Amino acid sequence: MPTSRPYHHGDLRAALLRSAERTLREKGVGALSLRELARETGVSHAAPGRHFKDKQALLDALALDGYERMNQALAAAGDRPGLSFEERMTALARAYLGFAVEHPELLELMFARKHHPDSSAQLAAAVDQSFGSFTALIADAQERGEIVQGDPEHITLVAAASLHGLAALIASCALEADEALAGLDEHVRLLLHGLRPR
Amino acid sequence: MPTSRPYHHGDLRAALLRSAERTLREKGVGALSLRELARETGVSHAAPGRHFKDKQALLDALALDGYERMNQALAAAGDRPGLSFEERMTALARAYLGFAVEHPELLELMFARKHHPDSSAQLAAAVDQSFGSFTALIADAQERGEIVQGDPEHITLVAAASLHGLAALIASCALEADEALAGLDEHVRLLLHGLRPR
DNA sequence: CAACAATGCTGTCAATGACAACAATGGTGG
DNA sequence: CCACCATTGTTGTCATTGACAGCATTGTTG
Repeated sequence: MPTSRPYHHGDLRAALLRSAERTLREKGVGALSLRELARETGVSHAAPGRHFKDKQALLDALALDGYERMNQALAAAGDRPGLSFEERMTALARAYLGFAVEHPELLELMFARKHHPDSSAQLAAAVDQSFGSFTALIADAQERGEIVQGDPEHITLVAAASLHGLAALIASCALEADEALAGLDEHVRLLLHGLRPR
Repeated sequence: MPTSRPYHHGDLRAALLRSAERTLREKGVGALSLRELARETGVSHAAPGRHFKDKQALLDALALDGYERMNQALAAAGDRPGLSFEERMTALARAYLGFAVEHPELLELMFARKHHPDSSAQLAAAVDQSFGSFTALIADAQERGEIVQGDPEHITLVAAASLHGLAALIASCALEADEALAGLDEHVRLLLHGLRPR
């Protein structure tokens, strides 16, 4: 009987992650249940336990996956040596906020403060890599004399926190995505030139 | 028997909120259970349902309470007409980040994107009030010519998003609280003067 | 003082996460 | 080729939880 599913799924872990991200996107993290996930994937209620020790382990895996995709987008957006600092920063900002707009629930998971001790190391590394995209740009711009001198880490924090704040506001529905994207160029310009009158 | 609790608690709602915020602070939102809450407060497992239609309703009430306290702190910090813009903004930033450092889990609840339709109006108003503290400062500084002209809402967004980003990073353990607080003055200065070399 | 609304209680239900014990599968060394 | 064994699914079970229904108690108001 070829119609019957084989005992071994083949790549259950990936299938679970795919299904989980789908429900995360469509119904939010609150609607994520391991058992429901198993049902959708056509396996028994305990099968997910073989691949994710915990529900939290699944959420951590989702978050890590999100970071990997986001970091890829950030790296691609930041790697434009020919452009000016303002242009590159705007591109980076657009990439980050674009991700936030498309995956707000996932972003919320990535921000979440509760991780398994196991995953937290990997997640911390992923966060560092995200910051790295910004730090690289900042350091490069400092070498070119395009921006102020000083501890690159600290300057990165100013730029990254500003964008992170916008992303968080979007993710928490406190800010319209269109509005944020429309004002992005001006936002970066204000960051660069400061609030002081000129 | 005067030792027996009276049938009516007196102010169960407030007691539940107090207890809930305690466990929120100590064990995180994941450990919040209506039944456990009822046990701690010494009432039956269904009693909380009289005051909070839902678990989400309780969380919304917690968030709203958080906003009220935070907005009070923000309003107090921003109301210093004698100081310069930089000083006032720094005071406001210190108040906001101080709240974030002391109540990271509560802040996470306040940011959360899932609210009951009922509460969401109140919460939106609370968010508006938070923004209001910043907008008032920005508009005032514009009148005094201390900062650049332009749409006050948009300029507020730059300043507020920057601090919100720091708060979110602290709440998600991606940034050490000490580090953020130590660099706050410099952070505000960079916002004011921009990243451009000078 | 007699309705009556507000508030609390007991009982119950389905859903869930977690775990234990068991079964099928597939690879590997003898 | 096959016996072992780790991997991966399965069934069964349990305590906890959120939600609801129905009843009890209290205090208020006409």
